[in-house]
Amino acid sequence: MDDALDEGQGGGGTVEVLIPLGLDQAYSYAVPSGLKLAPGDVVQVPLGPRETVGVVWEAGSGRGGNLKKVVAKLDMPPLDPALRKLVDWVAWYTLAAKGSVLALALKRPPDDTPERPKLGVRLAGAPPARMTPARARAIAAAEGGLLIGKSALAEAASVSTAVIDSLVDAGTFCVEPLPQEAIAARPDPDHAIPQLSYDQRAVGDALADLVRKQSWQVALLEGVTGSGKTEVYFEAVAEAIRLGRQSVILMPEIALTAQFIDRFEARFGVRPGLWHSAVSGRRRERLQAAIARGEALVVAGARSALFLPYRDLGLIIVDEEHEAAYKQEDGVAYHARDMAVVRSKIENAPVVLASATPSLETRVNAERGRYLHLKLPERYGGRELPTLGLVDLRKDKPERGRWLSSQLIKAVEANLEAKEQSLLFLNRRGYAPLTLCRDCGHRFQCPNCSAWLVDHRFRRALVCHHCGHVERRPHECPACHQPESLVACGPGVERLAEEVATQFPQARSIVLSSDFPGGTERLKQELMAVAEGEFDIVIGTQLVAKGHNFPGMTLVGVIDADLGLTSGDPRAAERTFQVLRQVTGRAGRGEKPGRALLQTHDPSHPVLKALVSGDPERFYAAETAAREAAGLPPFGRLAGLIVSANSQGEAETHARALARCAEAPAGVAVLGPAEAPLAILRGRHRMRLIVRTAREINLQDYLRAWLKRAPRPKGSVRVAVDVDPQSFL
DNA sequence: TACTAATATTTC
DNA sequence: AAATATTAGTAT
Repeated sequence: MDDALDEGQGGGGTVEVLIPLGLDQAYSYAVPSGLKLAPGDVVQVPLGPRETVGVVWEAGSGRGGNLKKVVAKLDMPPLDPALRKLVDWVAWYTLAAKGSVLALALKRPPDDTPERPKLGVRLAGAPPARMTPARARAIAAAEGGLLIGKSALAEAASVSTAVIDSLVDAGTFCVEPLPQEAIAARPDPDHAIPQLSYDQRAVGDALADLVRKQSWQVALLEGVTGSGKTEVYFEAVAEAIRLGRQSVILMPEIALTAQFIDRFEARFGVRPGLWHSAVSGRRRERLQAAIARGEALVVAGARSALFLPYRDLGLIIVDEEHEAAYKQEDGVAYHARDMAVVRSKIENAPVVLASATPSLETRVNAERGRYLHLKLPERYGGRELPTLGLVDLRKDKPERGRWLSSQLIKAVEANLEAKEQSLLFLNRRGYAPLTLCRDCGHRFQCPNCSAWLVDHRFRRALVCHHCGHVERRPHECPACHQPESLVACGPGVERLAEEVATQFPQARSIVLSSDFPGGTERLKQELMAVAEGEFDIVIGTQLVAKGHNFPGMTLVGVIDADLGLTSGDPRAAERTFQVLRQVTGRAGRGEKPGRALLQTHDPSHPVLKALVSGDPERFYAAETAAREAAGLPPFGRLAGLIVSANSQGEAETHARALARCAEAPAGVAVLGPAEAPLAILRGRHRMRLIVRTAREINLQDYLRAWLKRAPRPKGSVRVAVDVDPQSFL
């Protein structure tokens, strides 16, 4: 494939060079004689008064006088055609400048500062003259004479690195350079053949088949929590390894945990190549190079791993495909799951979207037969899904200032009796979501964003969960100065903990909330302690919904299942459904079967009914019906488009958006930033559906910001978001 | 009117 | 992204 652009002998002519900046067009440069350039080559070019890197995007027309010259061709692997095509496509789809998208794929050229060898220590000499407990631990930990990293040894012996240093000085340890660790060793597809159930085997085989076919196919792998999705898609990865082709496993950044890596290592014998924001400079470069050479066979990474220069990509996995973390909102706004589908199409490889609670758009695509729908209905090991029940709070009403219904209390008591764990889920941090004055009715509001301030009693502060604003909780009302007149309204986890303590004084309970001091480290400890059965009752926010396995948990109580169903967020129902499905799925993952009780004021709500039925298809059907009833177009259709522009540069985005409008079947308005939401709110433009293609920003925030500058129009505004690149493939 | 700080524009 | 041009906002 040598399509060098030179005519005649050695160079001359022109090339179009794309520069990784916010430029939508490639610039023409003259090629100095003697230089051979082909599309994909990375070059150094002059730009204004300085020089930058760029990529030869295509052959130049040869015309155009007085062009600046390419300075040099850099010694880097060229961007292969597939990646260039992806950059073009993503730029087109997201309305971003081509150069900005190129910047995602083009990590800086290798700087040639030599890699500093990491130093390790080894047990070498006699014990030191003066022995201390800390020194003894360090020596014991280094037993066996193996070379070990300094900080790793300090960690293992739970001493500080100063102790190690002193032992080096004493001659007990010697220092040697650590051998460079393999960045991506070859995984062994048959390292540990997993025991799979009949269903798992069937689905695993189907996925492996897709990999063997080496053609484009999107597969939705839907499996309830605990059904062994990971083990199943590992079978597809194994098949790709056997074929010598590369796989990438995309996951939300937070999901790239030690737990996942351990499971991978247990299955394949080595760790996957890891790509996420915490992987630093040198390692990144080495991994990138290994990927470009095709040596790194499996990469597990966050969304940016999608733009790596794979040499022969044979499989893409998108784990937890419904996760909002796949959306990049700043810079180039893209959804990694959608772009994964695009890349797989370009690479002509299968892509597997795995989730226990697939997003609506993915479900729609599966329903329409565009995606292969593979289901893992059962839990691994024949465990049963928890039984779900609704508690009608209108009939079983807790007393004033209490939030636990008698039914839920009874269930928790029975669990305490049986020495089984219970989880009380309330997706509200803090003590109370609203504080008001009993005398004058003053409500505490955030000065920046008009949201109510949340009472955090442990921190003795009022906090805005929207923007992070914090203020002290006063003792008297700031409006009427009446002392001791402030009352908390509604429950947060802290307040629920209070109730639990009075209701079940003998129980060992713990609150798990992301805003507690101590950070991830403490949280990890606490989750572990819960898993080991050190607590009877866990009170938790959103964070307990994900990932962790509590074998002793047999009851999940949802304090307020209606929470989130009423907000104006177009994805509210979907998100609530997903969170409730996940959190109720925490029950019964051990030996004993589990159950979940959901407290609600509206037991006939379609989302809750679908949830209790245990059939996710019913939720999808309900949403589709609701959409239809609201007069909204079906999913998967580009119905309208709003683009904002705040500068001349963004006006080009306008132009691109206008071109796109020709493809939209329904009404479209392209307006400046100030007018856009207002025009809709005032109803000048009759748009029932707002689509911001691939830029699914938080529309609520967006609208709220503009509403601050304008009077609220009468009548409600219906907003829906619809993002689906499938319409364009 | 001169200077500075904040914003917008340009870069083959 | 970085250099440069433009404009808005102040101090003199």
